[in-house]
Amino acid sequence: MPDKPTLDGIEGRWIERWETDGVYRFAGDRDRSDVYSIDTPPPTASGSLHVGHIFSYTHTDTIARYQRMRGRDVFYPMGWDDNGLPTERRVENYYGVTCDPTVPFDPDFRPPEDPAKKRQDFVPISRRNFVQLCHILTAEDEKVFEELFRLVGLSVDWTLQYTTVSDRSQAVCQQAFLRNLARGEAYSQDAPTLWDTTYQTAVAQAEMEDRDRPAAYHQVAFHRADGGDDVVIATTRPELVVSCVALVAHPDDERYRDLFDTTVTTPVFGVEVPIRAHHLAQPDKGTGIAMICTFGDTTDVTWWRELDLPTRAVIGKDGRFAFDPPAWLTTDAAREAYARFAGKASGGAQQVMVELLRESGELLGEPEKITHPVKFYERGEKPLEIVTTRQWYIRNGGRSADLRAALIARGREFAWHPDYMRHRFDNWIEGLNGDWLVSRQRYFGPPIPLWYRLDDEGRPDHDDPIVPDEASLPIDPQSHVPPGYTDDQRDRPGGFTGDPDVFDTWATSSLTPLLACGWEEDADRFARTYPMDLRPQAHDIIRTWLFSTVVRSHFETDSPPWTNAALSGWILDPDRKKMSKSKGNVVVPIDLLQQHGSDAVRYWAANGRPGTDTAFDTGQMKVGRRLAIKILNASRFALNLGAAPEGSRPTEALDLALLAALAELVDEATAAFDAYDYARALQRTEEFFWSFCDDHLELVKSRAYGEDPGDGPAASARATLELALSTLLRLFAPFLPFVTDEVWSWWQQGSVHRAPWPTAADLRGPAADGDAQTLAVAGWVLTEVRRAKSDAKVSMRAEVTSVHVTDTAERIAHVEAAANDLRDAGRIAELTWSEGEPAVTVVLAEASE
RNA sequence: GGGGGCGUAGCUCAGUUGGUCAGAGCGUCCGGCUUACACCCGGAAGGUCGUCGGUUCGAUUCCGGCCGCCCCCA
Repeated sequence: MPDKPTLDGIEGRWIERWETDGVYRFAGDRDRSDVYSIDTPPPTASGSLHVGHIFSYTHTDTIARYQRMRGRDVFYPMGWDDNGLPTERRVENYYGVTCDPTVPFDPDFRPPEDPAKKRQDFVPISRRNFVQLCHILTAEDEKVFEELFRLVGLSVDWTLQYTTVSDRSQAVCQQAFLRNLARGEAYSQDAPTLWDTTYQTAVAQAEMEDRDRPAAYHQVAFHRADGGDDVVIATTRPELVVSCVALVAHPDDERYRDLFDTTVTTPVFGVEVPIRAHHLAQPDKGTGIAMICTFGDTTDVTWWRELDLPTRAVIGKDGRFAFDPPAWLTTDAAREAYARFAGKASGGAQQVMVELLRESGELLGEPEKITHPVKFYERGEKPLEIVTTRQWYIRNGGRSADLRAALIARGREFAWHPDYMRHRFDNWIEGLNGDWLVSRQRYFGPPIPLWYRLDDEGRPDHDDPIVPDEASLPIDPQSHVPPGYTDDQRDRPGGFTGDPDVFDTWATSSLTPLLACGWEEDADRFARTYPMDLRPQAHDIIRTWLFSTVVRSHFETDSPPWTNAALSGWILDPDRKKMSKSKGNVVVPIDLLQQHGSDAVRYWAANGRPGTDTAFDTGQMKVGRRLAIKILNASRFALNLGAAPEGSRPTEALDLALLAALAELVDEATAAFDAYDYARALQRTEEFFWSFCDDHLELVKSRAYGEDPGDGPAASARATLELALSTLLRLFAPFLPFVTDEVWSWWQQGSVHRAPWPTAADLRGPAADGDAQTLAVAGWVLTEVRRAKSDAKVSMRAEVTSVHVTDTAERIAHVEAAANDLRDAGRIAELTWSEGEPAVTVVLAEASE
């Protein structure tokens, strides 16, 4: 035991020791019921870890440590989510390159020494070279992440790391997909799709978000065939008039009822379109009648589908209007008008279209400026367009009420912490409007493992793809040749072509329980770990990660993926804003950990209750640090009083009272942990510990100093302190792993993190007939004595001539039981008591200089 | 528009089945070098528990309206 204990350097020491001793190693030889398995969120490997990671991963770690101490074999892997667009972006910007699949592979490729800053200056490189760079950079990033998480003290079994882009992950991703395909749960379809024109890829509903953007209502006149008054619509996208396939109003809207099923001609282009009725038309929006274009937004898609309208798409994958005039423009005037904005993106096309409308007099009044929600890809910078493309989908209930109901039912088969987060899951499922689009026109991800036969004219047969053997996975259809073909038949009529797309990140992430538990790879491990016990994650990805994981497990294992889901909140800055890089208010975790110490930062994190947003508060970290130091000092003090002689037992009333109170604390902390309320367990333990130091330790220290042969008051004090300290350290261990193991090592064998979680029974035996009230009443008297000294502005060492306590008979009995300790702690010469109203009368001795 | 969460001392929050529940920590103020800890110890001040009603013998705690903040979805 050191003379002057300190927290300095404590992290490095214990991180190394834990690793050497394999304290957190998963044994893997226990039955499922003795295992606690955790579906750790694999952090996105691109970019950096932030305070929010420290926060939420600490929550999980406290639970992992608790379960380990409860005797479970804890399966606590760490994954890194390194596939997908975020990594591509980071690689592009880091090396100044872009992926161009048409560029041939360069085996000697070296990234530019001085990477270009601007995107247009980036060097185009082959897909294979690009993917290599992705692997190199993510490997570096993952090393840094691991160091940080180790420093935080996560009790992860680092031998269980996985990455989402490894061969194993790709194989699992492809295998699960092929099984979906075989069972009819996956299909491809040529259909209108949300499309990000910047990234040139389709995106899923779950990745879409609304952002408010300025726009303007343009009043545009359509002309009735019968020569009646023009029909005026209000649109924010007049450039889409060329794509107009119908007008639509609400069936109950009397203004337009007579026009239903008549036709009008479009302005500028003179194309004849019908007027239709549909309940999604909003009478109070604009003029109450809208144009349906293919496609302006998702409502257009609904109308197009439900009203069985033709397709007149003009915007391409690059977000620009097609160069060639569309076939449905039959007059020269129409084609000339179109030519004026052909090849332009929407913004430029809109300007031209407005000019055209003004020239023709079909724009009524001035555009009215508004702000309205526009759909964006969550990582995108430009509004999504809707483009018709062939994509792969996995059924998720978006087109099946039965499947929706089944998935909602799955959500009731596991516990949510907090429970109300379940609503977001239900709401999301109920609001789905299509199946899950999993194909992406990107490069760094598991390829879609399919080939298509080409007919004699080189057209692919998408309806009957060629599938690989499961044993051959993972495969890349761009380089691997399907069974029964040779490579020279690739992309030749009568031959085959490989699917060019990759899976979305979530298609792999949704499989983390299967991946981590060894699905189809290690049946033994799978049986011991799946379904997992806990999915910890942030609440903002319920609709993506949580939901998609439930979908995949539903299909693959006909079970929920876990028995518990714990949702963590946000970290808010002092202005109650979410901390994020874009707001420039992030704090670098490594600095925090070094400045305050890991235990202190963990203390702050562990005070954040499940699901609750928490303010970033260095003040709480300072409190945590003080607590850790207090544990050091109080432990050293208590242990330095001397070991209790062999066989000595707690006998004094105050000691028994402490143990009785401690038993209650253990019950409370255990119940809190079992309910995933680690924060309560911490708060109760901390509260107890502080009063243990301030009152109990003060009350017994004189007695404990004393000498006795082995069965007297001093031995009672020492035996009690040892038991109390051992218990408190174990209760603190999940939160403050460093300082508790440090202190534990002073006088115990092994790591506190492998010590058994305390039980009330362990304490109630020694506590015998002890009554926690004795300690409470003694504490009250002590406080009153201290108050008197404070009021008199004298030292706590000041002598007290006499104290007289009046209270109920029952409480007086407690005073009597603790009288000797009270006299010593308060320096009270004469302590007396009698029944009466609760009061403590203190007579201080004359001040002696 | 639909769903959800939250409004308790200056700040961050706890209040588990409605009756010592009006609390903790931080901050503030006043004291104290008390041989475990000055990275400490002791004490004090501070709130009509957002607001208006209802249920009840009694509500911060249950119900409803309103106000305000936040999140998810449309």
